[in-house]
This record gives sequence, C-alpha cells and structure tokens, in this order.
Amino acid sequence: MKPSIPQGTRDFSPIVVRRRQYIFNTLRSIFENYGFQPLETPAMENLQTLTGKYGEEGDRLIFKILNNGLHEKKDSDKEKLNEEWSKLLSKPYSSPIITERALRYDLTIPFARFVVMNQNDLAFPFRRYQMQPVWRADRPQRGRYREFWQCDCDVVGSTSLINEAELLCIYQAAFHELNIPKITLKINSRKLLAGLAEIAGVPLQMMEMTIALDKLDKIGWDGVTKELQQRGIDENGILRIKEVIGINGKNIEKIAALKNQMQSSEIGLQGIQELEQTIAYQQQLSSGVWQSEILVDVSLARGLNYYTGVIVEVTTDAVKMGSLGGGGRYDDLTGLFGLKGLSGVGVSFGIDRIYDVMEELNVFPVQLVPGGKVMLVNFGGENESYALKVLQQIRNAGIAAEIYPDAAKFDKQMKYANKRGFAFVVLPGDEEREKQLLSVKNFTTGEQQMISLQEAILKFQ
RNA sequence: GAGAUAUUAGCUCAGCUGGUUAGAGCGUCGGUUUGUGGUUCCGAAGGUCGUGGGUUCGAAACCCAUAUGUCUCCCCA
Repeated sequence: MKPSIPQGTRDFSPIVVRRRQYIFNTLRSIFENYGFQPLETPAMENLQTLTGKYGEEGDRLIFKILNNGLHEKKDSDKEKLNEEWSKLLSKPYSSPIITERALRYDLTIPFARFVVMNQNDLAFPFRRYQMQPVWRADRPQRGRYREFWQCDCDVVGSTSLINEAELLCIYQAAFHELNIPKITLKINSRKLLAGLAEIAGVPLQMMEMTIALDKLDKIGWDGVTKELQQRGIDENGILRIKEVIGINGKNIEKIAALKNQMQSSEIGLQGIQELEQTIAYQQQLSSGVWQSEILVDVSLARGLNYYTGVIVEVTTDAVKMGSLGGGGRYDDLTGLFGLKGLSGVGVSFGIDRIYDVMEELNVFPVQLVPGGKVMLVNFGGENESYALKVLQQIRNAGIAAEIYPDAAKFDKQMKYANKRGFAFVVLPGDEEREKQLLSVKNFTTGEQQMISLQEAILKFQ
C-alpha cells in the first residue's frame, strides 16, 4: 500500500520538532515567569462536554469517535442502534449509542470542565497554561489544519483587569522573544460592541452586527454596509456604527471620543472604561523593549460565543496570515458545568501559524540546526575498541557524541558526518591509538589537530 | 457545506493542438588504492504519469468520478 497520513495532519521532522520545541519552551518560560501552572487534559472528552459550546458551526467541526463494540450490543439495543444509525446516514446527527466521546476541540472548555471538577482543591484565582493538540474537522487550508496545537493561558476566579493587562504583557513578551516583527494587539470589548448595538438602535442584533463588522478588513466599508443592510439594520443605525468605527487617533483619543459617543449606553461606557483601565495597568507592567503595538479596534469581533468583556487578537503585518492568537474575558464559562459566578480571562497562541510565520521570516535561532556535536569515525578492529572507550568518556563529560556503527569506507563516513551536521569529527586510527591521542577535525572550518582526550573535551565544550 | 486549481522519479519541475522504448537538474547507490566531507570524474538504479472508470486505432495529455495539496466563500488558530 501507499503510505499516507490523514487529511490536514502533518509529520514533524527532527528539525521541525526542534523549532517547535523552541517555540513551546519560549512560551513555557514566559508563562512560568508570570506564575502560571501547567495543566494537561485527555485528548478525548465526553461528547456531551463539547456539544453546544462552540455554536452550530463548531458542533459540526467536532471530531466524533465511534463507540467500539457496537456489533457486540445486545439484540434489544441493536434495534435502537439501527434506528439511530439510519438517522445518522440521512443527516448530521449523533447519539450516545453511536458516539459517546469526541476529540478535544479547544483547550478552554476542557479547562472549564477541569476547574469545576476540582473546584474544592484549587486555589483561586487559578492560573494555568496548557499546550496540547486539538482537532477540528475543518477543510484544511494554508495555516489551517485538522490537528493543530494550542497554547492557552488563563486565569479564573478573578475579575480584576490586572489579569487582562498581564495577558497582554505575555503576548508582548512572547512575540518579542520569538523575534516576530510588526505585531499588533487589537483590543476591544464585548460590552462596547453591545453599547454600539444599543446606540445604533439594534440592541438585540449585536451578534449580527459584530459578525459583519469583523469583516471590515477584508471587504471594506461597502461590503460591511451591504451585510448590515442584509441583517436588517437601518440606515440611521449604519450611520451611527460608521461614525463610531471611523474614530481615529491614538488609543487615548479614541477612548475619549468613544466615551462621548457612548453617553447614552451604560454598558458601552462600562466597556470603554474597562479598556481604559486595562491599558493603564498594562503600561505600568510594560517593559521598554517590547515593540508591539496595542490598538483599540472597535471592529474587532472574535467568533467565540462565550466572551463577555475585553477581547484581544494578535496579528502581524510582516506576513500574510490570519491571527496568531486571541482571547478574552468570559464571565460565566464554568456556569455551563454548574459552577456559577466564576469569571475567567485567557489568551491562546496559535503555534502552528506562529511556526509558519517564523519560518517564512527566517527568524529561528541558527543554533537550532539539526545534528549532534561529535562523531567518531570507525576504523574497525582495535581502532574500534579504542574509539568506543573514547566515546564513552566524551559522553561522560556531558557532550553528545556518537560513533559510526560500521567500519564503512572513510569517504562514506565523512559524507554522513557532513550531512548530519556534526560540529566535530574525531579520527581514532592506528597512529592516534598508538600515541593515545585523537585527531579532531573542526567540521565548520576544516581545521584538524592531534590532541589528547582532555584537550579534545575542552574543545567540544 | 459551495466553487476554482494542481497532482509526472526520493525532491523541484519539463513533456508542443492526443502519436514510437516519458525527460532534466538535484538527491540516492556503486566505482574512482577503506585517512579527509561540504567541492573531482565515470557509471547505475529509480516512474502502475495520484487512484478508478470512459472516449479513441492510439491517452501523461480529452471527459467523468474519487483522494490529497493550494486558493476563494463560510468559519476559524
């Protein structure tokens, strides 16, 4: 058979894994530095845990796992099974008899589930980060996979806007460390959007308005106007929306202008104030070296249903790519699982996209090239024994080393060493063995000298 | 879920409006006295032309279906 992998999945070769680990390690150390603790949850959840959490579209994209042992069911169950099965064949449908489990769709819902299950043992506010793969039955495209990794960082059990500010700092620190240029953190507030819907005279159509606004970047004002009309928002409302979105200037100026516009909307004013406070906190925490810009953007929507307060999205202008991350405040996430009144805020890093961007911009550190440090050429016979003894001592000194396992032709061994990218090649041949020395060749410069094992080890370090 | 487009050797790609045994570069392997790679020279292997049907005297090429990649819509990280 012809080998293949499922649609939208990828193998990661050694060099790719090293680069991905570099991203993970960078993020991990930042998360830890901000006091977040690691969490891992199962690849699969009970289907019931996931359905209804991501909207209609989301439900469709959940990878469901067929129950095993279906053929072993009792006859009485089989009748029911047949019935459910034919429903499934005629339309999208699921039932516990056919599928009880599904693959994780994101990290936030499993996190909420975990918090509720362990509420008595956790110290609130609880700060956790989580870096694991998630699965979506989406149609793959550039930067969009069926299996991809999310890195989430959330705080639950605190309504303080210090949390929002810290998460913005984490974004800034991370993209600064990763050396990705032209990063913008767009921030907005769901409350401000609600206020905008109010003053546009369509308080109940906030979602529709938001979805249309979110496309402003892509389809421009003409397109958005059309969409708003289609969604039943009248000319006067559209004018008000345009007026508010059209506000330009620095964040401070924008906020002042927005306050003015939102005077009649309590919730809108609240949203602005939260943005103002978040930015103020962020400035106190900010480091001078971070280059990324924080931008208040009233057209920012974010799709997820559960956000209620400040929302944020990260983009770069350096490469054409969707958002590199996003997040926001969700006031009652755990309420879905029976734990009311616990507010949370979190951000997510789209590390697959971050990888693609970094590769395109060529900003990975050069020392991430694959390959070990030292290779010993195998000359066979007594020389092989000598080489093995030397090999062990190099390893004992904490230096990654290996021997070519066969006494193959010299040329072949050298070519292999070259391809693997070793920093040094050791030649333990007759002369070296007799003198109890080693010929060490620096494979970058080509320079070679005969020295003692101790000197060689110093060189390798 | 809808549409567009691509798929030829391990990789990147040629292959003329359908016409003999489908080519190149790189890589791989072998040889060039088993002590000098990245950087000599010589040679070889490697292809059900994504898969399955169809049209035709004849299909890599035209038609249909299907898989996978890429792009647009939708949605999203």
